[in-house]
Amino acid sequence: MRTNEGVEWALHCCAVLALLPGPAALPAHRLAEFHGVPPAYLAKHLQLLSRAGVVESVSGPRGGYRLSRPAGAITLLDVVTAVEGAEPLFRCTEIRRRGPAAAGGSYRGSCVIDRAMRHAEQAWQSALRVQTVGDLVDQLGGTGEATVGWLAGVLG
Amino acid sequence: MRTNEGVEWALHCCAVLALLPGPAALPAHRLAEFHGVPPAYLAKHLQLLSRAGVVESVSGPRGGYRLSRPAGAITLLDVVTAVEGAEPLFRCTEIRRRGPAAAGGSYRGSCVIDRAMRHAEQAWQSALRVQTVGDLVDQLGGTGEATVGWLAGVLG
DNA sequence: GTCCCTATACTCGGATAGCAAGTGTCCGAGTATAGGCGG
DNA sequence: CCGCCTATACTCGGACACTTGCTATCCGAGTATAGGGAC
Repeated sequence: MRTNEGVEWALHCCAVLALLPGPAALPAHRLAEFHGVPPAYLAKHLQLLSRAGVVESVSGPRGGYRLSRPAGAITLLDVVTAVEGAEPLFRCTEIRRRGPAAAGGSYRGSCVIDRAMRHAEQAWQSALRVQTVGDLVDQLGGTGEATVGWLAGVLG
Repeated sequence: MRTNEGVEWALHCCAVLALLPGPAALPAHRLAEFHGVPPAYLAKHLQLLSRAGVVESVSGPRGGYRLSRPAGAITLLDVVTAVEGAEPLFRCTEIRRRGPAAAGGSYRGSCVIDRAMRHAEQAWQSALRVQTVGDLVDQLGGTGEATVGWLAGVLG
C-alpha cells in the first residue's frame, strides 16, 4: 500500500498555484517544468484536481490552471481525495459470511474489524482535514519567495 | 491507494487464533476453509505474520499457527505492518529539488508537504496502535462463541 | 509389556505464472489572442 | 484611425501502450506422529 505519486505532485502544484498573483493562470507544462516531472503525466493529475473542483482550468493562450477558491479553504484531504479517489483505504469484503464462519451465524452488527479499521482511517482523514494548502504556503519561507520570483519571470 | 486484501484476512485469522485453547495450533488450510478464501494465498500472508513475529508456526502433524503472545499484546498496527510492510503510505520524492524549484534554493528543513503527510500518517498509526486483537475478540459476542465451537470440532 | 526404529503423512516455506492498477505518452477539440484588412 | 474578421498558436481533455506490484498457485524441505518390530 503506497499513495499514488501524483498526490505529492498535486500538493506541490497547489502550493505553487496559491502563489499566483491575482487572476493569472499557469499552464500544466510550466508546473511540470518547475518540478521536473513528466508534463503529460502531471496533466493527468491536474485533470483530476479540476474534475474535483479543487482547481479550475482556463483554455487558450494565457490559460492554464488556478485555484478555484482561497488556499485557506482547500484542505489536504480535498487534494488527496481528488487524486486517489474517494474509496476507503480498507474495504471489508465480509469474509465472515463466506465459509463455515457464516454457519455460526449471528453477524448482526457491522464487522468489528471493519469498524476498527474505519476508525483509524477517520483519524487519518481528520488530520488531513485540519491542514490547508494555505497553511503549507505559510510554512514555505524562503522557498516561497523564490517561487514567487520564478512565477513573475514566467508570466512575463 | 487501497490496503492489501491480505490485511483483512490476517486480522480475521488473528481473531480466530486468539480463541484457540491452550497451546493448540491451527493449520493454514483450516483458516482458509473457515473464511472461504484461497488456501495457498492465505498461507503467503500467514508467512508474513510469522516472519514479523506476530504468530509462530508449528511444523508436522498437529502443527499449524498460533499467536506468539497474548492477544491483548498484539496491536492492529502490528498486523497491518506485518502484511503491508513498514514503508510509509506517503513517500516524498523531493521533487522540489529537481527543476528550477531547486534554483530558488533554500530547502533547508524537511519538505513541508512531507511533514504534513507524515503527521496524518502518524494519526492513523496511533489509532491502530491503541487497538489490540484482544479488543476485537471481546467485541465479537455470539460470533466468537460460534467460532469456539467450530474450533472444538476441528481440533477433535 | 516396554522401548526403539522406521515409514508415513502432514505441516510450513519459498519459488513460480497471471492479472489489474498505476505510470507514462500521445493526439484531437476548443478558445482567447494577435495580426491583417476594410471602412 | 477604428472596428471587424480570420488565421494562428496555445490550452485543456480524453484515448492509447508499458511497467510494477498485487493476486493466485504449485511443489519441495522439514518434522512430529503412529505403527511395527525387537528385546
